[in-house]
Amino acid sequence: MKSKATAEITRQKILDIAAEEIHLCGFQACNISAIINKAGISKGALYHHFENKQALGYAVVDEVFAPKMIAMWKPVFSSDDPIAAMTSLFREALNWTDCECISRGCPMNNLAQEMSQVDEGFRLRINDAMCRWQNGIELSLQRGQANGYVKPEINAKQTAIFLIASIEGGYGLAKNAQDIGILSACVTGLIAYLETVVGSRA
Amino acid sequence: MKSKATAEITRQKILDIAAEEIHLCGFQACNISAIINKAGISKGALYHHFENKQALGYAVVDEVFAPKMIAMWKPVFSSDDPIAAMTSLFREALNWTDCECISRGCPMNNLAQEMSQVDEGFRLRINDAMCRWQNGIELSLQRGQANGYVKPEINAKQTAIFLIASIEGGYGLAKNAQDIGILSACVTGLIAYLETVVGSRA
DNA sequence: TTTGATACCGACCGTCCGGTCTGTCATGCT
DNA sequence: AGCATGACAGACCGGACGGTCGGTATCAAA
Repeated sequence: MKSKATAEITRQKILDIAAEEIHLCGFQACNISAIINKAGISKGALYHHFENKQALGYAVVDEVFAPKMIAMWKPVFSSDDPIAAMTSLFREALNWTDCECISRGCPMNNLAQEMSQVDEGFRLRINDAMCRWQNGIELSLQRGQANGYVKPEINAKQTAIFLIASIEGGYGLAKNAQDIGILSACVTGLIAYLETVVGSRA
Repeated sequence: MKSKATAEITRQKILDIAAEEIHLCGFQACNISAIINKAGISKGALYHHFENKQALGYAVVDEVFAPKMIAMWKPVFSSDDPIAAMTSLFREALNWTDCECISRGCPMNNLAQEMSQVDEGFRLRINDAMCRWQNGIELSLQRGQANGYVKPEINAKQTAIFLIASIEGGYGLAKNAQDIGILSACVTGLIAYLETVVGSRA
């Protein structure tokens, strides 16, 4: 149980459990003991792989939350018609009743709101991921403009920002209200907005 | 310094400073010592007026954050043309460079994202305030529909929810990015959206 | 096989911070 | 005046929790 490969497995397990716990109750409220208990490892193991709680948090953002977010949006980033892709992504999200994002909010946004004023490192890392997300949408919209699926006169960057804000805001509201209906209303608004930016080809 | 009137002043001072600290670094990260130091009072005074930190937090939501939010939206709630009122409110907000809401986010939303999963009491109180806000917008939109300033076919409740989500999302993004440009982009999107729901009379 | 390093264990530590508790003094009612 | 009560003051407490540290077991190279 002490080879390099198993060490990596241990690290991943810590990362996964920590991500879960952070998503569940936030970074400050989650405690190391809970993580090691759930992961079935010792405190020594955790502190062997991560310098401290902060470093673990940073790693969760970089290696779990950010990749997961990007992966979720892959269909949009690789689509010719970003509006159609986003629409179906939003509709799909409503059916994920089991998805933790609905009851617990978006992990990235949760962390952003909790930590950005307290810890600059978190802010920077989250912002980095958000920028990549925003950039992905922006590029998709521009591609859509080039091939006629998106209205040419809109500002892709501004639109991308507005979309992200509405999405994150919707998740946050729904989480606080514990009401999927809130998310549903946001999706409706989002789709209505998207319809105002469709191009001539669609 | 021990009369009933001065006691109320002390209580208010604690409430104000606590609100500031909570807005600055969140509920969990803010500490009692900092509050009593900034307020220039003793720990005994604080715990004389509030049972514990949690009760203080609840009071801040109920007596500081919620009223401030409602007050800010008064112009919209009392206007015949809610869309025009909201548009000018949003535009106005961009000029409040000094407003803490830009660099520190919306206090209510910050707390919601930080605490709603950790403390049900916070969730309930914040949700209550949010519902009142949402209701105010909803009623304003309906009034607007009645007098022709708002498109009759829209769903007022759904629209109100979407607007709030976009606003809160925008503040959150801007705070995390530390970039007023983000807020500006959201306002642009918000106004564009509002233009799609104007009625025939406007 | 020896040796060094890596992976991991878990008891223990130290600090921070929310909360308590005793004491004090002004106030206002009787 | 006397006294009860409210409004504070601030030293002290206790527990939770992040972090440490000496030890052990396994693996890999020499």
